[in-house]
Amino acid sequence: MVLPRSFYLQPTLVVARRLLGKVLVHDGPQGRVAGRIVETEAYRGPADRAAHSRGGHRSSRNEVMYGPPGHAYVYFIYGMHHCVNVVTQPRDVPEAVLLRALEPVAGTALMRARRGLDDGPEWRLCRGPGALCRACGIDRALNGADLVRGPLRILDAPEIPPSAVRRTPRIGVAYAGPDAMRAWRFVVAASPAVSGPSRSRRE
DNA sequence: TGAATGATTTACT
DNA sequence: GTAAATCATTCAA
Repeated sequence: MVLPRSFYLQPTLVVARRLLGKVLVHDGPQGRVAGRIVETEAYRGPADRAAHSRGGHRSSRNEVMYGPPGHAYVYFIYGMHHCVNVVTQPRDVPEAVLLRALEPVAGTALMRARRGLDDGPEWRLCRGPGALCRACGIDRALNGADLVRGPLRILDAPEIPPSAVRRTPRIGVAYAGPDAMRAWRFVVAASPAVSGPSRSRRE
């Protein structure tokens, strides 16, 4: 079952937490790929100095964040990568959740072809926001796509138990200062697919 | 008009 | 550990 639009009207931190375990599906021209979400980050509107909507800034790039909930915000970064977000909150409230990692569950052959990884473990295919988009064939053509009706959807799945979830500061936003370093990143602790420093180094 | 930089990944020392 | 790849967006002038 596809997650209903009301799911995306919950507080953004709640959406980020509850997206763990859900399944992202993309039906593209080359076939279907799907993965279980194991890492997310919340980005919270004008007051969040790490968000593209900081200061209430509005542009052609982040316009989708100001639109209705349950749509995809896809942007291009570092001259070579795409990142995909889920827009939360009603129209004109620019908040979103960045999808950072998936565990592949379908279409792994297509993911390998797109990533150019003929061998190696599956959990590497969608590890990190740029890698995830590459493997799933997500680019700016999907910016603004409706996650409830379109070719890119998120399916419901059982909740991850609290004991399996970790909260950490977000990755790559130190430039935005201490306020941006609150624990707005959510990960399934046991998953090998989560990005960032290895568990052995973290613990 | 021009310069700086980023919600990254990968390879290399 | 550091660096290169590579460009849309942003900000200063």
